[in-house]
Amino acid sequence: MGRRKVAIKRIDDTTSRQVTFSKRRNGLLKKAKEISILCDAQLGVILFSSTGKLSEFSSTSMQSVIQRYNRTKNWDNQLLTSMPEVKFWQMEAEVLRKQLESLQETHRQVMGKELSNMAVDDLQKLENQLQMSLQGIRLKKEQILINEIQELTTKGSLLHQQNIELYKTLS
Amino acid sequence: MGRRKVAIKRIDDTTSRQVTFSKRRNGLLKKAKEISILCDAQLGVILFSSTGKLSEFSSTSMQSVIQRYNRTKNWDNQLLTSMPEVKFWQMEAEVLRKQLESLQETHRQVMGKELSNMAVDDLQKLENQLQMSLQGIRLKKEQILINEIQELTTKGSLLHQQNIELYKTLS
DNA sequence: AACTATTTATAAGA
DNA sequence: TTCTTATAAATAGTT
Repeated sequence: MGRRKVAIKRIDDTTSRQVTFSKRRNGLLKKAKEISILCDAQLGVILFSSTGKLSEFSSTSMQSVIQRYNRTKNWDNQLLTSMPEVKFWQMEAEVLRKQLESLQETHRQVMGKELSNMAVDDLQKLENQLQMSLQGIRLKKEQILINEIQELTTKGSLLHQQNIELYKTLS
Repeated sequence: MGRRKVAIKRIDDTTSRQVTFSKRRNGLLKKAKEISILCDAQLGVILFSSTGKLSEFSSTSMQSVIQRYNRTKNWDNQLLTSMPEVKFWQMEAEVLRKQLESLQETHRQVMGKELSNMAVDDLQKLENQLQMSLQGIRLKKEQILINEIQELTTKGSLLHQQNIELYKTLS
């Protein structure tokens, strides 16, 4: 769609990346607007550039799109709304952790072949730091889940006790 | 972009509208994916057809895109972010994100030097495989705890309901 | 679902 | 950023 065909992979050069972003953002938002009008569709597009700038388009209000999305996904039910923020950050940390582990593994592969003249020690230090943080997160996360279970168990037996008392009162 | 130019207004004929929707949806989601890869952008697209069917694309998890959107719009809840657990996870996620960026940068440098010797695609495949298996293991573990919570929550509300009924019977 | 004639998007260059 | 233009890609109407 231009002077030459481009492979779909990250553009390394920062300037080119930003120029391409700017052009394609316009194209994407235009197409989003078109499909919403042509096809009477409700949609929302949220777009952050690599520099963090937000662009958006939505046929109705973005909040209504998001709400419909959550309703469709059944993601505003008991468990998640009990502590949505905690769950969110847990998910966020989980995603980050996976990315890190994947990257770490690749690094090990690359380093294993000893084809690089980079400072292996520095990478090792970084990996170790990451490992520490990850361990902390895992423990904390598990603790939160376990606490939640404990709390629910306590509440459950309280309710059960109340039930028993009520039955007694009835008979 | 077709046999003839079309005006951007609602397509009255239902069949045509649905066919066009289907075609343009594919195009839009493809372009969304491309800009996220090419330009290292975080984005989410939520799309409901006029018949109510949901299509979506997101570079990271849709929830994280929505959360970032809400944060950018200053729509985050002060109360919620002041919760200690939430603060903890936010901090951890922040630290991890920075470290991840740092490692990614290093990774890019390493890969840049290794391009001549290693097949990037093979590494990518390896990354994907690893990510998959890690995901499987960790999710299973977590699922056990979450199931337990779900079960307790269900039991709890059952008991609560019973209590309410019993109270009614008493009065 | 495929097929193409056209329109549209966009990569590179200015 | 903006414009120009050659070319790639998307897609409207058709089979």
